[in-house]
Amino acid sequence: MLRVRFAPSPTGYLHIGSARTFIFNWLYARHTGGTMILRIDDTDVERNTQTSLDSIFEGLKWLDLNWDEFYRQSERGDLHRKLANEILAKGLAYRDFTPMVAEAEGDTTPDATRGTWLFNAEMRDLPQEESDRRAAAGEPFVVRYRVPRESRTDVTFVDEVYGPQSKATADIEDFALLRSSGAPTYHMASCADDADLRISHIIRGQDHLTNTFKHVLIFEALGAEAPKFAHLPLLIAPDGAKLSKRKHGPVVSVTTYRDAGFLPQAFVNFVCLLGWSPKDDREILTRQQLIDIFTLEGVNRSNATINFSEADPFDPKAMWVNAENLRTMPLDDLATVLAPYAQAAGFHVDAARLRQIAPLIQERIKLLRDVATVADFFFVDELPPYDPAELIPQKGDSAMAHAVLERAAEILATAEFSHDGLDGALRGGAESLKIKAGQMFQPIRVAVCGRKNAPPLFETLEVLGREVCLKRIAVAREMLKEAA
RNA sequence: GGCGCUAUCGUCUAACGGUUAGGACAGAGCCCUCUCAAGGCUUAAAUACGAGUUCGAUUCUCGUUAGCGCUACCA
Repeated sequence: MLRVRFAPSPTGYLHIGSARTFIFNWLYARHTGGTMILRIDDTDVERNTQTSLDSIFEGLKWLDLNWDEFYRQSERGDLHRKLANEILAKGLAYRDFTPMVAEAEGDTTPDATRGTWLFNAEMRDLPQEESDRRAAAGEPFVVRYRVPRESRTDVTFVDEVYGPQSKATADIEDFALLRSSGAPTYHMASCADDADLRISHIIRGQDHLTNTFKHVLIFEALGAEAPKFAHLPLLIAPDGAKLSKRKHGPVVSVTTYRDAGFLPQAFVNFVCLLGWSPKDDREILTRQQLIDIFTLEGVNRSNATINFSEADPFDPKAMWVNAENLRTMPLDDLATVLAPYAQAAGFHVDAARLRQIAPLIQERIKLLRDVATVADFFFVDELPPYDPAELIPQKGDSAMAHAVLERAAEILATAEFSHDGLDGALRGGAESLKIKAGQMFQPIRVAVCGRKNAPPLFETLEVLGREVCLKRIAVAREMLKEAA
């Protein structure tokens, strides 16, 4: 039975890299009919926050990603300690009584001068009796794995993505299993749980690739068969650094994408294209298609840069994927999903009206929040101020603008407010004024929308309605007069 | 510093030794058009460097360089 897990530590908000890790696990589980497990790795009590936990749930909920089993590491400490002590009892680990080094924030030893630390010989070779005696006396200690450097030369495993991996035992330090507080370290807790939960595939970020040698050692000590490992290339920022909440800010947070108006499906789609390829040239894929074609073979090995900047917080390709999804969306759905964003923009939201507007902006927005800037004139009572010069058509003058608006007011007072009715009437108006249709339309568009760039005119007028159109044209005529 | 991983257009990627090195986004141009979009067409743009293996290397091997990761009683 295939079992995979996503095991975030709640120390910051859910960021895009974590989300991708969840998604790949989830896709793999759903593809194979396996079990998806969410496990909160909250062994670091100091850094865990409820806010962070909420952010993880919030993000996953938005993405509509579910799981079949749920665990919290902090509730499984007994198991971790028990298994760690078994390893100790087997003699595969030992107590290290070296006092904790006071590690002040600023004065960590420079990496270059630290050298390679493997173990403290006195502690590794401490006689059993003395170790027991000091422990019994209450002296604090950490439990360290006794990396076997004499009995074997290297640790190996086969990564499903990176292939055969090998590391010399001489390069692996005696890492800790239990802290002096008795709390398990990440390595211990993670492996104990993976073994206990019978995880069959560990799919996680490549930053764990070298940790895996340690984990293989722990599984061995546990007498458990190691799961299969698949490491994912990292998502990095344009500056080349690993994506970090601290350094890159909210642009890497999943909720930022939600708030900007990405569709969950588009987000998933985009993120899947980072570090994985379907191998044909398809880019826009539905969730079901992703489930159907996702394989670990499709995962590649080099880090992927997410192309964002302060000015442009979202990768242009992500924007495109979102826009594509928006454009193919049923209009009823689009109207529904637009509502909260219109509301957030301060518009009075009416479902029926949104449904009318939806087709006019569908192929003009990249993000749902664009409704605020693209469709504002449908909602406001009074247009924000604009330059009356905008009312003057191409190759025309102020007089032409006057004439157009005057004629438009006449026409719109009686015209049938349908696409075809307005089309005929307004084109007729242009003809009677002996000007081009475009010259006729622009002043009207500006008068009614407050700007030159807007959705097609007839549909726009239709949605706005006669009364509003006439009122705005009257205002525009006043502005023109004043400007002159 | 040690160890590990990686290296194809600006970005995401395709090409399991033989291709004019393909696609997509972003860019440029043209077309369509009532503006803006959308759409169509065209265009520019890459195998990090150096050896080796081979009839033939993007592809295999080695080295160099660069980037990233790990090197905590963080995860």
